[in-house]
Amino acid sequence: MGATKTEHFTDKQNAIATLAKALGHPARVAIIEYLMKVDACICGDIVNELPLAQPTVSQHLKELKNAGLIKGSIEGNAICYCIDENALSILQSYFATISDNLERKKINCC
Amino acid sequence: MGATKTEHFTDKQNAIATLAKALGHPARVAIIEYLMKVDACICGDIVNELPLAQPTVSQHLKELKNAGLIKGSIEGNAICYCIDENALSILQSYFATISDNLERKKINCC
DNA sequence: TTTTTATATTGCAATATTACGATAAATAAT
DNA sequence: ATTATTTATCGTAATATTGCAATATAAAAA
Repeated sequence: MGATKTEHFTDKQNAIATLAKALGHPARVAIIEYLMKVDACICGDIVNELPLAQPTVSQHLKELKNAGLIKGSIEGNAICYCIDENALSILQSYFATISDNLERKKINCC
Repeated sequence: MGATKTEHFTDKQNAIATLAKALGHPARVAIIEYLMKVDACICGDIVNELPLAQPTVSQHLKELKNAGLIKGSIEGNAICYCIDENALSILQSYFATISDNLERKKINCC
């Protein structure tokens, strides 16, 4: 098969899975971290920062964009990418909630 | 190809990507949420909770275990699974750090 | 001991992902 | 107008993932 059975899961579960999947590759984690580091929207540069060919980087950027993790706007003949804060705040609050619950329960039976 | 070039990225980036990838499927998100909900280690039940065949669920559990998100211990003829708090706390603090940085910067140029 | 219960493994088909060379498209610079 | 620069898309090969039926394994129950 290879196709995910999304229809059986909740919208929230699918949304989290989509965001997580987009970060499920080190190059895409590196892109997010680079966008954080440079402290600004980046027009270009990303290809030079990564050990991957330009079409590959372009593809990774597209996936991050499709997942909603980054935004891109055309700026002359370059494209300006930056992090979508909303998506990251969804992930932040999701994992904060889980960690809080685990902290409160302290099951620890395994 | 299809194989990820992990060797060019930092250990941290690969670690985050591995955890994120493991959560990049709604069934695996659902498993984590179920383990949270039942408030205990679960021996069995997981297969009945998911709309997937037993071998498929077993495979998803294996991937969560390989990524370090859950632990499993043999309990008679059943297996007792529970969340590995450490892995979730890594994700929690990673996204908290990113969100904090974004909050502080407020770039918002795209 | 045979049967049941719970989980894992194997094998396979369908599809998705990763990576890149070649090329296109679109604006900027000369 | 031509050339350079920047990014996207196409095509394709290699590999990975998803899902399940069939089967194996191993302990519990009968």
